[in-house]
Amino acid sequence: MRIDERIARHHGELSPQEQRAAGTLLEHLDDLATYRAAELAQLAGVSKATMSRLFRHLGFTDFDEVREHLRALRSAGEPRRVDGTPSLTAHAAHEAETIGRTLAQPGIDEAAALLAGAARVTVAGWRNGYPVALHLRQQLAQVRPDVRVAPAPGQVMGEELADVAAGDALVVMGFRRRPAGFAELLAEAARSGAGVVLVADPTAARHAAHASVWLECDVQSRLAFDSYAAAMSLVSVLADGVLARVGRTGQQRVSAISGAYTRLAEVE
Amino acid sequence: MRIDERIARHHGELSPQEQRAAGTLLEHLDDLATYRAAELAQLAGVSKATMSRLFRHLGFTDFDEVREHLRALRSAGEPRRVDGTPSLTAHAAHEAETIGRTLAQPGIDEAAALLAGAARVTVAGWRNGYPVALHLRQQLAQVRPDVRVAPAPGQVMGEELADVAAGDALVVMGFRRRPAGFAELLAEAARSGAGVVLVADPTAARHAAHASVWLECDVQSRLAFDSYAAAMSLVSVLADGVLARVGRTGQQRVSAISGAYTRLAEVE
DNA sequence: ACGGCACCGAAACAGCCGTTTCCTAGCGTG
DNA sequence: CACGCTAGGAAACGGCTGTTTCGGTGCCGT
Repeated sequence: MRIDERIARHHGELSPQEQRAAGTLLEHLDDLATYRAAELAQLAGVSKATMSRLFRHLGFTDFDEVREHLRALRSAGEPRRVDGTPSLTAHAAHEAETIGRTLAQPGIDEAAALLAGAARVTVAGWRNGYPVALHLRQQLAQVRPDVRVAPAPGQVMGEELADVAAGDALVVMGFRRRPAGFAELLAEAARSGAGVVLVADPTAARHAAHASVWLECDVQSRLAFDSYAAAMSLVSVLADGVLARVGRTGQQRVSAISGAYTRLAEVE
Repeated sequence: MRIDERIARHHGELSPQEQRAAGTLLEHLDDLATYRAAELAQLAGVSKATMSRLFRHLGFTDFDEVREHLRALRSAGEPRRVDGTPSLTAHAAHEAETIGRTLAQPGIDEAAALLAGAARVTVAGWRNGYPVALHLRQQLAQVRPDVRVAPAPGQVMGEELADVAAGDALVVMGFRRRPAGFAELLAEAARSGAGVVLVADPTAARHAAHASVWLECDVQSRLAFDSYAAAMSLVSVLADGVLARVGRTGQQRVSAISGAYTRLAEVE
């Protein structure tokens, strides 16, 4: 039983001061775990002793048990049962928040400018980052020439990046589970003089210094698998930003490609 | 400056153990405030002393200051810049709504059951749908065997699907700009007796009847380019649903793969 | 080989934490 | 008023926290 339910159930049996304390707990239900018991007591205006007694009355043996309980709630979110609807709602909300945070970054403009102005663009990605890289390449290719993805299937990264030079741009998808040698690759790229855009989750913070721009993009989700929704959203925004910068030329390119498709009847 | 930014900025000056500790902090960025410094030290496998020094190096005077900082972040939540980003905010909101609608579909459970129970799974995608297909394959491969993506590069679709049979499952990414012959392909697949999951935007409505399950997934956005954020979110939810169904076997598979990675030092 | 240096954990340490004990205030009852 | 009883805070207490000190270790440059 969750702590708020416990409070509701036992509310009648609690002494006045305990009720006051319980009320304060409810007000801070979302960030309860970040407080110490003494702080909560002070916040509620009761003594530490009373707060301690309250936890006991609610069926916890310890304040540590309360902490543990709260942390478990945070990671679980919801009981994950076959009727997945409630947890899915939470998951969707989490996705929305992640996207909002990702798209609010000031670095996006800078990155778009870099990609619009570069002579050539290489997009690199591995594992889960590879589909994202592929997608970015496809979108960028609609608005500007000379965009390629690396590593090509079965290719080693080193050779691919050998000819990246000053004036080029490199986008690196650095989501967690990065390949060995990732840091070296980034350093090498920086040394070449190319602009480097690092798209990565917070665990890549250590690599950020070696990139021209770091676009933070979380992949953690409430489920067992990471979600790359924010990453894909970022791709569309980036591509849009590049389009805005290359202007008419790019727009023509879009319609030229589109026209070619229709003529060839490749697509419906 | 936020703590993850501080870590990124100072990462170079940190000692090896401090970097390890910092990495652990980043992994728990969202529930950092709920831990005590000693717990974090243990989690990271460093001494309390090192953790203490790390905080100092990051510009905090105290662990208490770190806690305070984190709590401030939590309450801050949304207030963001107002200048150039209003349209991006609207875009983000639109994404959120699309994701919410996509994940609310009842067909997801049905699709997950299909994918969990199939003898083999083939994921098909073209153009913008191809990265999504690739991603789904990668995630599904973590929880069940015999998952492949089609068409393989340079391959024509027909041959690829020739051996799809009853008892198999086929996931088709049918976002707009579908290749010619899409309808025939779907019909063919249905005739083979395999379960067909069609993941597609509303413009594919006329194909829905030929699939066992239609998962509607909009790609339209406020920008010039379509966004596949909802599609990727759907992938993570699908993979999670399949994992829940195959149960222990799948979980073992996940950890086995994860273990293999660590052993081979392929990833960091 | 040597000293200098940076790193880092063990241990010392002061202080605060949360629990428990103890005791007073307040109240109903006889 | 005396008594019993409960509520609740002050303070005692043991334990653990986070910081600092200290010494061992490994790696340079000389």
